[in-house]
Amino acid sequence: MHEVLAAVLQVRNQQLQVLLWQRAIEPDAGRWALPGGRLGDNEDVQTSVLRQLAEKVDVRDVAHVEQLEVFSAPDRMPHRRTVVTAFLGLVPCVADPALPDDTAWHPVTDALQGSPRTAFDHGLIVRRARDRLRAKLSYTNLGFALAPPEFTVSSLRELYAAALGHRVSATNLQRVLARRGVLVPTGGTAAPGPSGGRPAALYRFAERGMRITDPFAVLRPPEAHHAPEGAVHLADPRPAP
Amino acid sequence: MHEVLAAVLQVRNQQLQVLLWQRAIEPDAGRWALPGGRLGDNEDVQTSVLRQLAEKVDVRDVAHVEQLEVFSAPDRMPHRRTVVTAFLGLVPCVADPALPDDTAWHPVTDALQGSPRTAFDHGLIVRRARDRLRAKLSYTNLGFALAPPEFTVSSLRELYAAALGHRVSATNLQRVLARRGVLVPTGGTAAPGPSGGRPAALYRFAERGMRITDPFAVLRPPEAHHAPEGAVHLADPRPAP
DNA sequence: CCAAAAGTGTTCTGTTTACACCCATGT
DNA sequence: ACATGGGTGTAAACAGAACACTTTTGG
Repeated sequence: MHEVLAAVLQVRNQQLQVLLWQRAIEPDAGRWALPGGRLGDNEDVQTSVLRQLAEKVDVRDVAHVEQLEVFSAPDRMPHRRTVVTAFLGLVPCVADPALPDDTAWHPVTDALQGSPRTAFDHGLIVRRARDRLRAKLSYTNLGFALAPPEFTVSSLRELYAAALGHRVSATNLQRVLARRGVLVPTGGTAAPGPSGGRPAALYRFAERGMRITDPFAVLRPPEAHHAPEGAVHLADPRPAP
Repeated sequence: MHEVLAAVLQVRNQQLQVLLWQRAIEPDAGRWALPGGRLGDNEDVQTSVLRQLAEKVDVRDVAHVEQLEVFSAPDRMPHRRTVVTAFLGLVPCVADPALPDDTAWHPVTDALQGSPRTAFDHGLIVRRARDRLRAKLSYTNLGFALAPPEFTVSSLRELYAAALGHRVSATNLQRVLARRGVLVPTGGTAAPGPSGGRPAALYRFAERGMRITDPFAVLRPPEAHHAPEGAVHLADPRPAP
């Protein structure tokens, strides 16, 4: 039996959250599980997981999907041998899709500490998804999948801080992403808050698809210092990290 | 039907080579395929691929194995729907396991250009394996899986050059790996060649398991400059970023 | 003494962080 | 004016590439 499932992550309310649904039947009734289901006969795993997510989240809201890892321990589900291909899915913070009654967003840190008890090995999968996102935020343009179409640097800073779990300097975030050609100013500005302050410039991500922006520092080909952005494949679709 | 297979890579004769076996029966008879087979009922995918490799390569020779990706296009094999979990396997250059008659090493560059025609989607899998190896050589200690227990810096330079596909400076390779604590001098020296030259110092890798040695440069937590080696999870077992 | 190979010292450059300072707006 | 945020300038720290130079061997 082959299944697919996804850890769908979104930054909401300054926290990185994951989409879970509460199981109604045994095994693991009452526990919270990642959305997914059986692989169909005429679809590959990525098509399948997007189809299944359409039942929980509007597929158009999912800005990025990538394979995480196969989980296949013979006893990972008690009733039946099930091999699952796990995916990472990312939803921009502005999307707020309607959800079924048994489905809700939960802070990732809570889920990892057992606050909503997770089913089977889904806690481990959530951890892998979070770690992958954190790594890729550092060396790809993956932020585009968390951010709205237009944003200020300070709002982007909050997204990165929530996903990474530590403070991020707006000054340096702007410079790094700008020099890499990831961020493009739209020319517009955001109105200041009620307490005043200079209006913030609006930016957008230069590309929609994932791209590696920070070619690994060492062991480059000689005399390739000014080479065009390296297109190193790492984990998958593009991939990973 | 779930299968596992592995792109087993080794540097032999200054070239990165991959282990392939020639199919005797249809479909794709005569073409060269990656070793693997059916997932058993009581094993996970990694256990399974190591078991299957034992038929082709002595398992003790495989120094590192990690999950690459699931390939699941419905038509990837013509006769039967098959989902496969692909692995990357690495064998130290000193190992020379006995092989069955239908099995042989082939240069990766040749296989990617169709010199030995590859079966199904195995050419793509070989490319993904090579790309993963190249990326990880730059930011992990993965060289340990290609190198012998003891080696000189110039022989290590040749391994890296073969795997990366470009020249590598022995001077800088030594410095980078030494500063990261990856390389440890054994105290011994290698005898010079017939044409003389200063005897080379012998080194070994400090650790057997894979470790990330080059935490991604940007978006680190503030004031973490001298932090201990980052333990960022990227792709898999560790894996992967 | 010379050639060959290994190893070290030094400089240069690019990247990132840290921090000071200037800018634009509301009250 | 002044407080509040936004944005820029600049210096310091670090890592890697390139290259010259020294060391140690065999002929």
